[in-house]
Amino acid sequence: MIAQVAALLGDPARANILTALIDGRALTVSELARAAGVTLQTTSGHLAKLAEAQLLIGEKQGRHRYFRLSGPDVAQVLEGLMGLAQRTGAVRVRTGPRNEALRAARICYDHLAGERGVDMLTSLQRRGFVEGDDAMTVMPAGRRFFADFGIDVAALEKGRRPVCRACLDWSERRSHLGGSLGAAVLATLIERKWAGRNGRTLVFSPAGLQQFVAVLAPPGIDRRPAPPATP
Amino acid sequence: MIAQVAALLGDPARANILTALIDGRALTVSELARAAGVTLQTTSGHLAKLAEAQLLIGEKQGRHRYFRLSGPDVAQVLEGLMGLAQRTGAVRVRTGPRNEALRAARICYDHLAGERGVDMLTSLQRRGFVEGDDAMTVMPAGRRFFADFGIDVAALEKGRRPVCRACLDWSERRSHLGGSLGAAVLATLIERKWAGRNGRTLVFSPAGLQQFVAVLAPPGIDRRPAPPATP
DNA sequence: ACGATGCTTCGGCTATGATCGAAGTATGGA
DNA sequence: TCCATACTTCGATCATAGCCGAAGCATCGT
Repeated sequence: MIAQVAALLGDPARANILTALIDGRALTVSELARAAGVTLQTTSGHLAKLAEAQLLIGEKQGRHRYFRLSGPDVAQVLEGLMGLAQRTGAVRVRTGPRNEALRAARICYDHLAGERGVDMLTSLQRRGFVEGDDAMTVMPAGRRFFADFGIDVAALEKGRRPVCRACLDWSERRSHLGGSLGAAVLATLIERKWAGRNGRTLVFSPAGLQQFVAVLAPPGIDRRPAPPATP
Repeated sequence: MIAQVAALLGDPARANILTALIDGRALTVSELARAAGVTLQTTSGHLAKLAEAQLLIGEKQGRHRYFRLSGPDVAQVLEGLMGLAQRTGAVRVRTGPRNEALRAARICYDHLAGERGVDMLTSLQRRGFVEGDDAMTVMPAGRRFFADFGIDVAALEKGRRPVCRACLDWSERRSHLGGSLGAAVLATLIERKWAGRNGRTLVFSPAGLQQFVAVLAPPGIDRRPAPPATP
């Protein structure tokens, strides 16, 4: 029964909780209460329902209780809903620096999304590292490229998770790179301190952005305007 | 605001309406009222809301009013929600011939889903016609194959819609073939009368199933059990 | 042991919205 | 023209569930 699940996502407080968790991190009940804009006890009730429906997984650590999404499929449905919401115009056009940073680079479950994510995938495709417009495969040249970058694609293929998955970007209406390869790229970005996470948004350092653009997303002959520098 | 859209899908009556339309056909208000299990006037109200949110599109034809999904993205979100609902065990395990036929072969917006759909994609991949496990590209051999079958892949590529898209199957938990190529295959199946639509389920004729298996989904060395004959 | 912090449970208030009966509008056919 | 069918609008009813205050449990630090 799909309505049962959808009703869970249909409450504003719960929707806020879920979108706060869409970057794959685990947050405490208090943090989620603040994100949702309701009191602690109300949040507790919501979390119980979401966990019972197995959309979230809760873990106790000391006197905190951490919640995270139960899997990438939940995040994918959430992004799908964002796409529908945007299409209808039911989206709040809240302009401002916060929203702008979010559009520039953010974290979708565990991989890079936003303008930077879309730019990177576009560049990877144009250089023949991955093939397919909407659906994709890593090509031999791509394997070499990622090996140079420090990612072993063959190792990723041993895992159960799809390596290279196109994930529709709700703000850009184009795909960015998901799957275990997308996750590995993001992990590397953070490990090398090219960028740091600030909640759901990803903030590049000036030098890091330069490196990122040079290595992963060099601008090319695409018809789209060249990506503006991050504010 | 994602909650607004999700709340629309969260009402049982509306969820029934949407799942009734998931095969991409247009149905009248009366037909949808029967599918939803509520009265005509209640249905009318629901449809007004769904149309206002642009999840549905309504067309007047004489004294009937036909409604259909506004696009494949709506169907994709619905299938995603079905996947989540199934995972939680919130799914009614209604065994019976009707459900069985649905699992065997059904229509997902405008392409083939269910066991047949998954079998077909598996076979296409094994024969090297499309590449990628979760993400896919049509290979040159695939172009020749589909040309023989009567589908011009190059022509499909002129359209704006993705040609070859992996679509997660809620009943099989594996992907089937979506995109304009998937739609073209289904259209051909029906045109050649290998199968006919009965609501959302797709019913193969005995001869049609034989042709389908021989041409599009020859069984191979996959470890999964061979597909049973359609009841 | 004690208090402070983090979270959960309970009870009652309230608002939202789903539903249907009844009446109204449009289209088609006789 | 008149009726039947298909659908929409209105109004009233009723149930669901979100919300918070208050009180209860659990864990940590001192």
